[in-house]
Amino acid sequence: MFALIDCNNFYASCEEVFNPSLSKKPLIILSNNDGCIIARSKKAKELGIQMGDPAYLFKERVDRGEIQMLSSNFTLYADMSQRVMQTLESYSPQMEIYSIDEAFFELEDRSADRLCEDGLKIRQKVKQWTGIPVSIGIAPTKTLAKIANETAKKHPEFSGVRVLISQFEIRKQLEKTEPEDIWGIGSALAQRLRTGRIYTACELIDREDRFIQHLIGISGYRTVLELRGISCFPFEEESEKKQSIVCSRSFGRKVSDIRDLEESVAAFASRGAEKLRNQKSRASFLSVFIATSPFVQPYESRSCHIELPNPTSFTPELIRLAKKGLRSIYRPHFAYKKAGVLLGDFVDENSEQIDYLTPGNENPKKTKLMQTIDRINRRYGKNAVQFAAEGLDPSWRSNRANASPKFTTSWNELLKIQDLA
DNA sequence: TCTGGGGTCCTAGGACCC
DNA sequence: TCTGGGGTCCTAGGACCC
Repeated sequence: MFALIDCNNFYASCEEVFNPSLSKKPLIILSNNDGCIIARSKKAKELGIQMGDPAYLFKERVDRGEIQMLSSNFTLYADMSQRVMQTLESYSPQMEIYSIDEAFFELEDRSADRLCEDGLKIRQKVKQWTGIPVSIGIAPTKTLAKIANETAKKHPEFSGVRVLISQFEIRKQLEKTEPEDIWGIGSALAQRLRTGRIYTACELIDREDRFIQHLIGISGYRTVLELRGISCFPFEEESEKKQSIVCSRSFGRKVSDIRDLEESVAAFASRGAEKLRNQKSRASFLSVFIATSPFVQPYESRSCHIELPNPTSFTPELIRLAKKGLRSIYRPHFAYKKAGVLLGDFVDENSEQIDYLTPGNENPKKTKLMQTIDRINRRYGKNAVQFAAEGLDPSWRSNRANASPKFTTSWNELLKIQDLA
């Protein structure tokens, strides 16, 4: 049995924990650069506001006070996520953290009533300890647990916990489930299914194996097996290391000057190197990309790929290569809107294969330097120490006009119960 | 004027091998 | 006129997820 615990309207809920008055009106949370909507409270969803809608469409209604709008505050969301996960861990350390707001449990096969009872207890505890409402779906496979969870969220009569075990109930539910609402079926595959005259999950599981595989590939076929109750996506407890790391941002304004772009890719390389060291990896390649706005013609987007003779996580080296790569793809007179750095092909810090012909990078002094910088920044906050190449107060930085305080991670931004001033 | 960021897996086609 | 069969590895692009 799998249980999927999923936070309701997670980012919006995080904001409401610290500012309950936000729950009175629809609330939307914006992406980086205040570009588009990435989270909505229940009331905002009821207005029909879609994930990914551009923010400017709602500016008037925000000005009129009908809708509340916040920039994203990922520092807060990440911390709240940790609290939720820790609470869940107190039930069972065997847990798969699937995303910032979701986790799977593996459960023993017990009666539906007992499973439901346990679910309600977990839900109650998370709410009490963190203030975050969650929904729980329990079923024989992950894909079915996802569907159970969705229905728990949608229909209040389940009180936030739905157990989907009996063949009869599963089938009844699948008759009401559209292909797009199945985990792993997106708009493209759903369209393909429609060409095969499949309009519900139930019609999908009743089709021939060969036909399904031909239509939507091996991944789609696995999803169908899961819907039939055959588990194909195993429980994955240990969080594995990332295989690639991307750091990229849209700029707050259009950028044409190569010096600004250099600062930005230096900053992204630096952030990437930090993440790399965090998971004790070194990168064997780095790519850099820059792009103009995809909504304005002509669209210009270029990237380059640089192999590293010796895998490294040493920031100055990665900055140097990022800037070198940038210069090879930069073309003047374009209004760039976005840049990024991708690191990949990782090797473990401790099992490095050294190039016979090139002198190694990782002398102990460099390693020590990076460790020290990381320690200072962990203790005194992001960018307490940084590289000059990243620019001090850069003008290309993303917009973030309406962010809530870092209530839980910064002494200067603690929640004020009453303003004594 | 204004439209995010960070990932994973699969597949088809090209290059190559015997 | 007639030009094999079977395989691996790599990569770019597509599709998906949150």
